[in-house]
Amino acid sequence: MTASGHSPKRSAEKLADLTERLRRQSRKVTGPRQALLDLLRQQSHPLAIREIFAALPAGISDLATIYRSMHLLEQMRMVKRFDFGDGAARFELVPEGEDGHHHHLVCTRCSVVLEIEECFPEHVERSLAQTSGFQGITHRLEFFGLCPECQTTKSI
Amino acid sequence: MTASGHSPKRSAEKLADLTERLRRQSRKVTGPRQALLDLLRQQSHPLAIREIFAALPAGISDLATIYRSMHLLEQMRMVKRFDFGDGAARFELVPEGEDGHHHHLVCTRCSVVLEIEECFPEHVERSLAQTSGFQGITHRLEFFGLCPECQTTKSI
DNA sequence: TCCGATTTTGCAAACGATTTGCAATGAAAC
DNA sequence: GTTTCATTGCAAATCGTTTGCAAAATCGGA
Repeated sequence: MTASGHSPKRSAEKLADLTERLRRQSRKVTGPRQALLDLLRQQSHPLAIREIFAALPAGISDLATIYRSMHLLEQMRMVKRFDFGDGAARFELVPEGEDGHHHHLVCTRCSVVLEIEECFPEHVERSLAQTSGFQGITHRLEFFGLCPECQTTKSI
Repeated sequence: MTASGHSPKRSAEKLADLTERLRRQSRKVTGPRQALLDLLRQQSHPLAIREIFAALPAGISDLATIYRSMHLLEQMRMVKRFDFGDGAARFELVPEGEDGHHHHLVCTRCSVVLEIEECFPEHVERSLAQTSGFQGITHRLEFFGLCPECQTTKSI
């Protein structure tokens, strides 16, 4: 488990490598995309679109462009989508060569995020495949709770 | 694991008991709520709001009312909310006395739902609590894959 | 280095799920 | 029955996300 508050990304990748990945798939390396990748690269926890939009210098990009970029980067497996149940998708950069599969423990009050490396359901997927006949089984799993910090500040 | 397509609910509860539960918490037993509970009781898989709305006899209820009812029933722990990642919340009746905790295996194509009784992450929550200091840890876990039926019909 | 073919962008409008304000209705207690 | 408070229906608002479209930007080749 890794606190991801403001620590360096567990597998930082140089921005050059990222734009190179775009080029490799013959996608254009534009200003908005560079800014987006640069931002994601320095983050260590999943970012919501609105957070990305707010974090980017004013005028650098547009909400629709960010949404479109996230779809593209998701298809290219450069980012992974997470759902913390608040209705907003969150995205995290996937280190090249890895699948970036992991889960989170999210504070239900302050939204601080811990990264959990182990994947418990993984060994279960095979057994599910056997008993259910389903193919290509994947899963979404997130944990929620009250972080130590929030336990001490009991007021709203 | 239990196929929940159209089989009887694993722990069916008489409608009388349900309305009684409402009364116990001094909530009014109104027509729309009776219809809603009645509908949920005969279902064996989570229903989306729009499905509920469509299934109820025309004019019986209104979307806003259903949304409000689901919030109320969720607070009363009479229903549990599930998220299959398609942007629509789904609700399932919780048998009285149980917490209704379980997970699903959802076909990514036809949306058929299998219910999974075992809860793998449960024993992990305690260890997470130890290492993270979080309190009241819960989790959301759903599995996705292609059901046997859909594997044979390869076309879109 | 300029050009044309193709992508990508910004803006605004559209969308689907959900929430809310408010006046009318309904349920339950006196 | 009347009073009181919760509940409903309807319409409008909100939020996250998607889409149409014309303008701007990128890239490979002349």
